[in-house]
Amino acid sequence: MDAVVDAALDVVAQEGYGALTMRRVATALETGPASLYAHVVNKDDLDELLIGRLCAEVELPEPDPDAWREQITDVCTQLRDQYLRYPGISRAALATAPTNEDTLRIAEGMLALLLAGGIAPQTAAWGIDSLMLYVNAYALEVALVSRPGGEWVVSRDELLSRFANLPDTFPQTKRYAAELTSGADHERFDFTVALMLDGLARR
Amino acid sequence: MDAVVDAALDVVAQEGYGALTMRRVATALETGPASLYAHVVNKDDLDELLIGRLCAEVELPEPDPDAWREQITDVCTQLRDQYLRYPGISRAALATAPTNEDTLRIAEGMLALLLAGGIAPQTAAWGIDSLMLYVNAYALEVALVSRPGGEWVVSRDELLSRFANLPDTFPQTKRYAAELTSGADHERFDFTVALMLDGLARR
DNA sequence: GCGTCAAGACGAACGACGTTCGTCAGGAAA
DNA sequence: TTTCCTGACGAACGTCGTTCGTCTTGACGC
Repeated sequence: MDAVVDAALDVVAQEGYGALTMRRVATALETGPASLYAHVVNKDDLDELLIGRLCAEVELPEPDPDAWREQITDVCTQLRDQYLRYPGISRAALATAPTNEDTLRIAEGMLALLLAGGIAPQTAAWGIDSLMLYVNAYALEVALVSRPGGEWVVSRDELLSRFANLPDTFPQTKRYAAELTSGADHERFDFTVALMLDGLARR
Repeated sequence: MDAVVDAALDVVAQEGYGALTMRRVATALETGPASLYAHVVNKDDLDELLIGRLCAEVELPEPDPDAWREQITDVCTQLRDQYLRYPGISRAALATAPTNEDTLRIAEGMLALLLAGGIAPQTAAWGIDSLMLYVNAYALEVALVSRPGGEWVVSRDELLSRFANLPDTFPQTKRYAAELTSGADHERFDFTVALMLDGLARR
């Protein structure tokens, strides 16, 4: 069963989640699709196992009340990078139940960090929910934008000129096209996480 | 072509996005699947048209500098409710390019609201991105959790007892199970949007 | 050493999906 | 009336997840 998960992760890492089919995993294992069902009940089940494996990789730091912001940010970043290593897999992560044990482990760790930071329990609980959901969505968006075979992965320049050619019913978009298209690497990610942590800290 | 979009939206509203297939739309139109391709180039294209139609429904308020928070919240809520009317459709929304004209219209409107509220352009631009991404992800999660597929839609009570039976390696989760499982209706949504707006306002 | 039998592996097939192709109908143009 | 073009559509292809019945294999009792 671990072999199936290993093979599936390899496929996702190299060809993206869209290429993850039972048949593809089977051929990677040099067998037929039917054989997989001895180790995995479903494709949904396989998806959940993948997410579990992935979540198990993130390291949870020992809570330090003076560094809770950095620590939470670190966990979010770890999670994001795990998702990005397996492009598109966050689609499965969004579909899988958050009562999954490995997912809960991360939630537990993040909860401990926020509580150590002095955040009220209710605020912390909802904050974790928001953060994990955002990380998930961010990873999915990045994967979708930079993935598909074609070339609709527009460069920033093309995006800028497209915004410039918009009708005049889009005044703000045209004026602030530079701001809207800025944000290389994961600047937007860092920005949003910091935004949420700010909000949490003030409550 | 509008007829195709209408039929597709009906299908999604009544049976969920998972049931949206070319064949299903075709039978709703009392024809065969091949006929749809005269009006729609792709299923992806159909998805994009659906999102466009949906986005066109949200009303953008005239910016009022004294009420920007309420106005932004209102737009987010409208968008959320549109998504929830068509369960699961946010999956398509996440996949579709954000350069879609109808999507841009909403971004333009939200940008105007934030700018009127005195938010710095760069902050506003990224803030919009975060907000729309979160709204999308939230709607998708809600749709997935309240799926028709059987009874893994656990009640809060069941969730509570499940948390209580967790091993002792989950101390915080067990202690704060009440907080973690609370949040009826869209309390969590309101919480998170307010969280982000707080952060935006302080920058 | 031999026979038995459970458990895993697998070929073949099913139904559903998105999509394409060749044909066909029906009205506009000549 | 004849021609031609543009939509509509039946049939089919290739791929997907999944199932079923058969086969292989290796441990165990005698």
